[in-house]
Amino acid sequence: MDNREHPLGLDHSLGFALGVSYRKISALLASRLRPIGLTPEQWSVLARISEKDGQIQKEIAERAGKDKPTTTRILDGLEAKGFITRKIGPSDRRSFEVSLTEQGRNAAELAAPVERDTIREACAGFTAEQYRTMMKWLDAINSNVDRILQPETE
Amino acid sequence: MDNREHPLGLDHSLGFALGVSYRKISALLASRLRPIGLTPEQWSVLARISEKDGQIQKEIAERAGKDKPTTTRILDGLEAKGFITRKIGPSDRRSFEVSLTEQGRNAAELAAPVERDTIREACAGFTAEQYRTMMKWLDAINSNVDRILQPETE
DNA sequence: CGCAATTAGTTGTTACAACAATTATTTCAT
DNA sequence: ATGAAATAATTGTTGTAACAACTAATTGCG
Repeated sequence: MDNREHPLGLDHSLGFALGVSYRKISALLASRLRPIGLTPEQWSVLARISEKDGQIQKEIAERAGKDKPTTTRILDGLEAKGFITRKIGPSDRRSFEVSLTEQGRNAAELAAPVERDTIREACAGFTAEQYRTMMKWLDAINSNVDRILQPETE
Repeated sequence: MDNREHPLGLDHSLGFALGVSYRKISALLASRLRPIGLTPEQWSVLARISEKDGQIQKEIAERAGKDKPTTTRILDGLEAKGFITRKIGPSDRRSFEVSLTEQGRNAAELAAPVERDTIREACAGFTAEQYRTMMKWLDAINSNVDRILQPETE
């Protein structure tokens, strides 16, 4: 991006703005998912599990955009509520295969439209095209950051 | 936004994508601010304080996009590190006026370019125009969510 | 004036997130 | 086949966030 364009108080910081929007949407979603017994982050993990049964935690973590410790603790919560079960991996005893319970499947079916509607309302006034562009830009940011972190860590 | 356009696995959830991007940028920023002794959120508050001396906590909270309890605790951290001082409000003894210490000013001067550069790198490939559009859209989302929450809470 | 409602800030609780360190298992290179 | 390196998951610690409940000071209405 060109340099001298945004003078930069934090009013102009995308990182900051991203955080504010994320927190606002999360708070709204949290209030609506509470009756189902899910937090937004538990839902984001549960949704991944419901897409494919028997994934191991590492896979779930990657697909949910969370690190392994965070995933472990979210799964602990989901297991405590009876939404998932863990089964020792048959081919690799270090891993756990995660499955939905009947209750978990019910919760996921209730939660999906709640999230969909909430996002729609939050994006009122956006065209579908703008929505897609936004998603594409967020992806580009993710790739940029991944690329920066990669060589730094090596 | 039009309804039937994004089939919606979580791959298509803006809320989710926002969270992933926010966390990635935060993590990168955290690693670079650590030598200065600041976390990203501490920096977001310190930046607001450095914009105007003597604000009370309520003002700072609003401008930083955080609630009062969170602001209290971030200020606790900044005070413990010697970056700010709190002084009882002369006209209202319930409030505290917050000021930077010399150390706090130094930290802010170090942190500002670190954040600016980090955001620039994260937005590599964006035109200034696209950057502004993105900010505008995030603002629109914030307004939408605020509008939804307002009547619900009343 | 006087007391109820409001406001500024704090504290408690629960839930996430990042990082580091640890355990248990598996893989690989000799 | 064996010991070092890698891998899956967990635990510990610190920091952030939302919500509710609380204290203390201030405002404003009757």
